[in-house]
Amino acid sequence: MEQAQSPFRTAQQKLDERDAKRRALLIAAAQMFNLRGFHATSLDDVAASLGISKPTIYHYLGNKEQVLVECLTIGLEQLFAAANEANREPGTGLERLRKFLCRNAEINMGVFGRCVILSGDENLSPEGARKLRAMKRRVDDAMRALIVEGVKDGSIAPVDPKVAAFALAGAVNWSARWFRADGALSAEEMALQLVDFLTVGFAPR
Amino acid sequence: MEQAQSPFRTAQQKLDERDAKRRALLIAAAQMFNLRGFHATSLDDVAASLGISKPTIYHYLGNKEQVLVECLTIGLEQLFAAANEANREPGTGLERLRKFLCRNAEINMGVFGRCVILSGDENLSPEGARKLRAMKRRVDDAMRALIVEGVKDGSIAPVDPKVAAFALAGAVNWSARWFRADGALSAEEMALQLVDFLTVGFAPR
DNA sequence: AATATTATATACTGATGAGTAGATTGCATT
DNA sequence: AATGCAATCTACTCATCAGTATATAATATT
Repeated sequence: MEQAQSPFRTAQQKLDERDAKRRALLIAAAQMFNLRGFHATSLDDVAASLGISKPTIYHYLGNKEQVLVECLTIGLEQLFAAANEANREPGTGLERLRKFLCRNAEINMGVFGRCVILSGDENLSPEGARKLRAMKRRVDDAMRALIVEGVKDGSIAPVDPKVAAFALAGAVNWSARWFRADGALSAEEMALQLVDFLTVGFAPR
Repeated sequence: MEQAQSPFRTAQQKLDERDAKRRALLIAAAQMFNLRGFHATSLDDVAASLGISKPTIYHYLGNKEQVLVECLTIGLEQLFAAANEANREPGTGLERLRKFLCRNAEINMGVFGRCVILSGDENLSPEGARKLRAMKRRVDDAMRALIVEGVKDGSIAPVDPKVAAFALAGAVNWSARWFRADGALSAEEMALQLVDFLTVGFAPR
């Protein structure tokens, strides 16, 4: 193990490093936003939690709103990915909807997912809010589409897709509020239990 | 209709008037908190929306946190009332749970109910947050108790009360985010649809 | 070697907004 | 009539915090 690693980084390494720093910043910010709320979190505090100073944040990100927008975008992209995954999967509408709901719930228990749920658009500028709403809309549309599909192929009961989507979204989104990573069940286990319950409801069969 | 009403108010009338003003203040504040978030709402703005000045708010309420606390307390008391009502009602656990969920959803579409849902405890001082959590806990306990009862009397399927309560609470709470009073359905109609869906789930029977 | 770029810091500016001091008016009580 | 209290205002103070100006050191480029 002589000469384990050169101390001189290549250009690629430096890009990667920059990206890692950016990402660490976003994670720290999202965690604090989730804990205290956007307006109650100062960038000074975020910087301090990483042992750096505020201007360094501005070196990596444009302004406070952009910090939030990036966090939300990451979370929403995870949700898009979940929707695509569910759509590529074989199986009935029911099976794919369940898959999507599960992933959705899991994501909402993570840092960026929680940020998407906990931060309404009231923290954004009009343009930011518009873009955010459009992205959320896409996720909602994906959910409704899966429901419609399932109703068509008979694997899902004939429900109103709009009402069903609101109810299901609420159930999986709410986990952003109560789920604790240090609890008895992991995020995946919890998500599955939630979806199992939602699938059959609480009336006995 | 000579001498329709004396312009001199009685002591009682004055107390009532004071209370009405206090209440109008809380409604205006809650609406603004719901729209923009607690930290993004200044008391100057709340006052302006009523055509008064900020010190007048301080004449009726102690400070900004107390304004929020009062709004939350009103919302939570509505929820307690709903729980008591459901408990006094005759019928199976299923029927009473459904009743409670319905009222709960309706409340969450109103001003103070929305305030309870939209404002996490991150806006409160440690003591305020503790009291608020205790009250929320009582509502949650009431829901779980109803579920347990229903499972016992066989009117509800053998579900995990904790998971079920989280899922159901999420579904009815989420309406605070999406429900628009100017939509096609009224709050009561919407609530019933939501609860009907949750009762049977989306898997076909 | 000289110059540019990147990453970081300290120390400021300017706005916003919670909360207060003190004045004013009008009604109520003695 | 005199005094006190309720309701309201204008005009402040003080703290916080987003965002910036500017300095410095290290690394990269020519």
